[in-house]
Amino acid sequence: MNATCAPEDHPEHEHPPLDAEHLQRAARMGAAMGEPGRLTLLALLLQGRHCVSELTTETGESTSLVSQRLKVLTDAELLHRRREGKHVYYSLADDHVRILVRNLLSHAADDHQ
Amino acid sequence: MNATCAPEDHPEHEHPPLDAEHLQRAARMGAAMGEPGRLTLLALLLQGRHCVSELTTETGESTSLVSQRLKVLTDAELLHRRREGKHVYYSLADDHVRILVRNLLSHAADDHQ
DNA sequence: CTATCATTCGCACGATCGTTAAACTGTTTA
DNA sequence: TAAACAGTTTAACGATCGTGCGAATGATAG
Repeated sequence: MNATCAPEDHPEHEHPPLDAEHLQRAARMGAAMGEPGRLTLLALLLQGRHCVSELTTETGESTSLVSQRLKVLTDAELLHRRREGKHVYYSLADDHVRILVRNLLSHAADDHQ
Repeated sequence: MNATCAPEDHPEHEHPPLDAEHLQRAARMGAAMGEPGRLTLLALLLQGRHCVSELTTETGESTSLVSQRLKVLTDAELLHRRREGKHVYYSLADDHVRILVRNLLSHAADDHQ
């Protein structure tokens, strides 16, 4: 009758965050990273800040599209934005994000057997 | 006239993977993590393997929905699937994924200054 | 065959992507 | 200062994709 599957697998490991708000934020970050176009921008920004026009020429995409993608990434709190004269420079928000992006890309590069 | 923005920002840092295939795979992983429902499952699996019915009762969602989400996560190579009698047990694919999920959740928990 | 656990299918709804064009912001020139 | 311009952002639209629900289908044990 009782259908519990693995009774010994129920420690109260209160890891970090199972509350809705943090989950929402984490999901937003994941979703932002979850598109090749945006991930390409993140990969480029891994090697330092870039302005929109730079990213435009490096990716071959239209300025509008690049800007839109940067907005999604910024709203997800992955990027930092700074205006400097005519240009707007974007860079990864912090080291935590750097690690996150690096891990995602490097894991995908593995053949993970 | 010439509108190059930051001429000194062009080192050939060939980090890891900017080729389309890896990018695609990384993006798929990101997208899979990019939804609260699926991220909840990943968080639960962070503390050990679970079968579908366990996850169903723990999340309060329908079996169908949980199974669908698990499929997305498995297709993204984030989960490992193992049948054991009537039950199907899911667990995080490897330590790399564990780190990835942990980082994503913990970064979202930070107030990121 | 029946009961249980899990996956898949078809459909409706909403979200997201990329294009085009218009609007906006700050810089330069006169 | 105003006008012209380069760089960036936003709005609107069609097309595509993803989500979640319920019903039908698979798989496994007794």
